[in-house]
Amino acid sequence: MELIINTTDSVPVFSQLIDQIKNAVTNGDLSPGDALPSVRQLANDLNLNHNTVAKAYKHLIRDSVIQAKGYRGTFIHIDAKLNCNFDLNTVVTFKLSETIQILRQTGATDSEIRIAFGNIMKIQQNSGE
Amino acid sequence: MELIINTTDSVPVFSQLIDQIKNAVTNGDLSPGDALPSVRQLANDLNLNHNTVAKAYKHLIRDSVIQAKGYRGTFIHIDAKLNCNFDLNTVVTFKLSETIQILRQTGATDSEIRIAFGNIMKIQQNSGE
DNA sequence: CTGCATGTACTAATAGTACAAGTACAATAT
DNA sequence: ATATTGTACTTGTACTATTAGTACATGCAG
Repeated sequence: MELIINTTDSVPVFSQLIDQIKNAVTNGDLSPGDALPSVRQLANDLNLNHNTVAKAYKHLIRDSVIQAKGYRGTFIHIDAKLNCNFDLNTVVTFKLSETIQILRQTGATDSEIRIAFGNIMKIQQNSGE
Repeated sequence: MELIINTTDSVPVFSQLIDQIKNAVTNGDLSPGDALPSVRQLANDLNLNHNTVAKAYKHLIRDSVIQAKGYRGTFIHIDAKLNCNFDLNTVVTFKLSETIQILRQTGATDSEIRIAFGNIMKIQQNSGE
């Protein structure tokens, strides 16, 4: 498995990790049960902070793409391929694009949309993260 | 026309101006052709910076609610009432809330939603702003 | 028990962004 | 000339997200 990280990209590093690991799973480069490098190992290999890797892992765990087994390490989830199938990121982008386009057509300015979005995300916060 | 600005509110001042001017148009307090105070005049009356007022005017011009006639001043647009759907803000908030709720239900984290939103707004930018 | 590796939680530094303010400018009427 | 219109450019501040540094709980190996 080859991970390529571009720290100058506007896409956050932890997101790049998520995307590439998901890709590796769908491509078959990573199979259920396979062990992943530890957060520190991978961080060391890629010259990143281990918390950045941990953040990516955390998200993948939430999506049931990988599974943390405490001191034993982290492994590809049994249903990884299934849970990777629909790329959440793509869905989110698509759905949001759709809505934003409609809002613009009704005459809303970007500023208005941004403000409304910010308020919504601030007021009704999701637990966890 | 009575404008009330609350600088401690989380809603930006220029947005409050936009909302209230649109409100005045839909209520009939301001009619097409009516002259608006100059950016400096209004800023002085409300103890604001003239650029803050200018920003609000800029948005309203973009929405064809008002019309800048250069040195002659700024006036209510002929189709102001039509272009000034006061419910716009409510619609925007409602539509966005709806979409965000769906995305959360599919398992997307706030972080993912924020990133996707930011990218969309950055990439497919509206003119002006 | 000691030492080491695992994931995780908490805090600090940095970068990016939005709002607002200060200044300066082009255009035009008086 | 002077004043007034809207506008452009730059700066300071506050807020947020990302990333990094440190410390901790758990459990294996010797």
